Amino acid sequence: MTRLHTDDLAVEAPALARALIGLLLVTQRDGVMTVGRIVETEAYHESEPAAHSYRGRTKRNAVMFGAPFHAYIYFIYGTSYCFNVTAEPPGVGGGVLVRALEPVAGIDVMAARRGAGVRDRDLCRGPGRLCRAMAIGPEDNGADLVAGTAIWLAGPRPPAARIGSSRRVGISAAVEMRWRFYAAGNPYLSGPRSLSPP
DNA sequence: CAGAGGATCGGCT
DNA sequence: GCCGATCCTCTGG
Repeated sequence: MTRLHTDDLAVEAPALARALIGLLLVTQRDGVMTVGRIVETEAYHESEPAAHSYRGRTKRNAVMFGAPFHAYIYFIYGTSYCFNVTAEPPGVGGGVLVRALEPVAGIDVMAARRGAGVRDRDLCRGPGRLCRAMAIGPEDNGADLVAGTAIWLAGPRPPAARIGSSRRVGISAAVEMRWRFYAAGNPYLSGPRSLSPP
């Protein structure tokens, strides 16, 4: 596992969403490390109505308007947290929702956090599920994902996998935009199968 | 396996 | 008040 440099990452939200596929997301809690490979992402930008930043800066979405490559975490449906990597230069509200991870290390810890009976395949399949498995929560909001020590992004980038794109999942505005990206053929993807043809 | 519906609560109008 | 960048369970095929 290697540290990233900000030069390794694209700033614009759709480009960053693509660039994150294949990289590792790491959390360390009380000395316990969990690692997942990013296999599915979605880009959001203040110029389009599906983005939280579309209606301007608020207390909740403030970090989307800050520096890129920081964690934006929000609570949804009274049940789940979602994890984003902020994108775009400061002042522009953008982000990348991480929708699925392939479990790489600390799989037993992930399983314990997710509860009995959850198949390995489902541990990090979905934005809310991966937050539970990786113990990501509101305390991580605003964290620097390049320099961080509790949650951070890591390399190396594996040999380039083929990346598919589709419409985004679970939104009702700007449904036609193809800003969802996924590692083609990967078995750990979320969303309807029909959106992830190999 | 796919689709439908309820749970649950903070943010914003 | 309303509704959501979701999850889980149940139902039917």
